[in-house]
Amino acid sequence: VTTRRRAKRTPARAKPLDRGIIARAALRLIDQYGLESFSMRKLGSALGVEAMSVYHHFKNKGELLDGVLDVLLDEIEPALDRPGTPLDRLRACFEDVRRLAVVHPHAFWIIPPRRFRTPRALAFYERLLEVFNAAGFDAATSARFFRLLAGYVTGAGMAEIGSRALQPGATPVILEDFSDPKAFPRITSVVPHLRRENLDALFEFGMDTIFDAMKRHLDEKG
Amino acid sequence: VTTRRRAKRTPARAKPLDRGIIARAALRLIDQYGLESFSMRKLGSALGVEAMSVYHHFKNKGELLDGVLDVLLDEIEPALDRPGTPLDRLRACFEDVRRLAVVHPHAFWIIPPRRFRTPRALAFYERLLEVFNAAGFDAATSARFFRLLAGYVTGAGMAEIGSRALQPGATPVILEDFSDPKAFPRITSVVPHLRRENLDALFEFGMDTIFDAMKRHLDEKG
DNA sequence: ACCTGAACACCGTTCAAGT
DNA sequence: ACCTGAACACCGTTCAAGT
Repeated sequence: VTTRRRAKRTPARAKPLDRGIIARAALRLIDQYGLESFSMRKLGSALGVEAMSVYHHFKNKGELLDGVLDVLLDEIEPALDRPGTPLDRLRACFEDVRRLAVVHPHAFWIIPPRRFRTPRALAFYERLLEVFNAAGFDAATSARFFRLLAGYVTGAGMAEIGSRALQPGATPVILEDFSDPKAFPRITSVVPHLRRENLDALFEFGMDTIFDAMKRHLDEKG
Repeated sequence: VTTRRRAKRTPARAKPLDRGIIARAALRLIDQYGLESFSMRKLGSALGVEAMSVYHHFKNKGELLDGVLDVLLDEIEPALDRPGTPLDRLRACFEDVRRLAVVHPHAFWIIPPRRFRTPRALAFYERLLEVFNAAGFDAATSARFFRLLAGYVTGAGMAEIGSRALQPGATPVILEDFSDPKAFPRITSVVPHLRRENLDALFEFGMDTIFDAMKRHLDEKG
């Protein structure tokens, strides 16, 4: 009788690997154990394969992470096809980016450092800019609101991951429970507003601000 | 006669190490070679010291990076003391955060993943929130505009680092020089607006949008 | 108190070899 | 074409030892 370990590995490799299988397995590992502790060697062993087999499908770890990013894009692109005005669909899509930060808090960190340069990412980018165009924005204005929105949702997404994190025991200060009205009165008064139950409203406030400006821009020029 | 290498190391250790010396040396290394290739061992050898001596001053690599973050905060806090209205000073400070992305493109990546929890970082945070208060924002509104601004400057800062980067030769697509009007007409028309010479205007557009909203909020309630 | 040096348990990636 | 296994050049961190 084979060991439990062996039993877990063998059936997985009835079919040969491909990029999709590998990228989805990588995302699963990152979701479970974090980006920090993710390694090509652990990925190999999760796939029931020698670590270095992955290199037959991805040139290196960077390209593999681009592959994981492609998987994440599959989760946000459908928002662009939801019913509503172009502006509604843009908002839905950027809200889905933020939802990624909630659902995949570890994998979300892959997004900012990687340029969008896979075919999949270019296709998504093109689709998104089509909706900007359909809303009535010219190229220059699309670029500006795109960077404002993308900057906000990625930056705020990362901050929100911090606000939601179960802090490891050793952390000296858990900011969300911070209270020191003598030495830090302002921090003490602001910190309750950064607690978990207020994070939705906090995020939507920024979105309201940006989308109001977008609407105003379209009204003024229309 | 000692070797050049030895000559470089020895005089540096006339004085003993301290956290400031170590953190500034770390920032120098990160600026020069990148965050990816920065290691405790290289830091030790740059300091002319056995790698593990650093652990006498910082508990681990994470705490050392918090120390580097403290050094970066010294570069942006003075903006809060510049002349002008509280709103002017807030804008100056957040513009300095973005300037950090231009001046320290490698070290900038330290900022988003690390919580602000050193004494230095708490002091900065308190100072910043004082200026929000001086401008007339209550705690809830300070929290909201703070996250909008901080999200935007960090997110857009990271994107801008990408836009400015000298892409390594092997990169298949340099987005800023992208041109494929047949397959990707929208990307092709937007990409010129993301080029280096337009990055200042691009960033300021977002700042204008957010600070207009802040001003309007103060006017409406005042 | 401050630094050393060996050791432990890992990394990503290359390469020659196997099927 | 697809995978293996050894090897190379690294990591962060622990720990006993030195001064």
